[in-house]
Amino acid sequence: MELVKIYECLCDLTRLRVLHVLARGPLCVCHFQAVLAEPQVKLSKHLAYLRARGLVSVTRRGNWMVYALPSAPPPELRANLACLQDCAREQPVFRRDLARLERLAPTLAETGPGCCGPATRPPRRARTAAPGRAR
Amino acid sequence: MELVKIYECLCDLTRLRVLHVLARGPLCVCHFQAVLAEPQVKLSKHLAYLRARGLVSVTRRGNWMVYALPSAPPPELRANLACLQDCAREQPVFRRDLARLERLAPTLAETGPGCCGPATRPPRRARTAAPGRAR
DNA sequence: CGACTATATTCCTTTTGAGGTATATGAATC
DNA sequence: GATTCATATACCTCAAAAGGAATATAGTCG
Repeated sequence: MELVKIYECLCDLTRLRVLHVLARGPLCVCHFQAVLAEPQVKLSKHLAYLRARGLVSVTRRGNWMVYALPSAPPPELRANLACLQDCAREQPVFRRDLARLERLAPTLAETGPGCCGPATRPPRRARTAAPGRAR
Repeated sequence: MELVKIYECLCDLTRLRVLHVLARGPLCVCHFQAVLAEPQVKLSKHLAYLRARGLVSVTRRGNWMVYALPSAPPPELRANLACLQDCAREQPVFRRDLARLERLAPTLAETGPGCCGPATRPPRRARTAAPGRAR
């Protein structure tokens, strides 16, 4: 893996945060939304970016896409991810993410990384008029 | 120092090579030209970039600008520079740079990092004697 | 002072990426 | 088969940055 490609992935804060929490275990996009408090599009795009460069892997699980760090990362990646963990330890942004991840932990343990438990799902009110219909 | 800023500096190969050789000791721009085999403008601009972000420091020495790693880098920077050294060990580009640096070593030892010894200088026809003395 | 040297800066073009809005896709469920 | 949910993609705009050519600047030497 090219060293520069790795650093290109690391030079965006959102991606750093993604990789940082992924070290704790696989996550799906809706969990990323909860943990990082960022909009879905933004996360999807950054995850696609990381995926295209081989920094994360994906597996579909029903409706959910579960992202994870590669099972056997090349040494340069391993080294840099370790370094990131080390550097992030002190910084508030990353600590906040971890805190929100912890708060999610029970749900995660219960349902696995591939889905959002019913608790996290919106109320689902009876509906008729749906705005933003496609085509 | 902001983590992302560091990675932004690392995500260009030329800058990586600059930082990598700087770990061996301070260098002036003309030595960078010799070691990295890149045009002056390119190096000057990347050095300015690194300087603006505090990854390198400069001191003028006569006509020469001597660049060096900061004397007391913050922990995040220290960690990442170490990581870079580690990762670069295997890669041909970086090894080549080091080889050219070694070849420059005698000159460096003789004249200090602040000037290009007579050996590296163009022939300088007919002129009066011994040019390029730094102070 | 004037020539020269080492390095910096400006201007230009091209590429890349970030973020947002709107829309598409694929699986599940009724 | 139509809805709904989770996620992805397309399109757009804006900013940054890379590389090259030309030129500027700041020292030094004679």
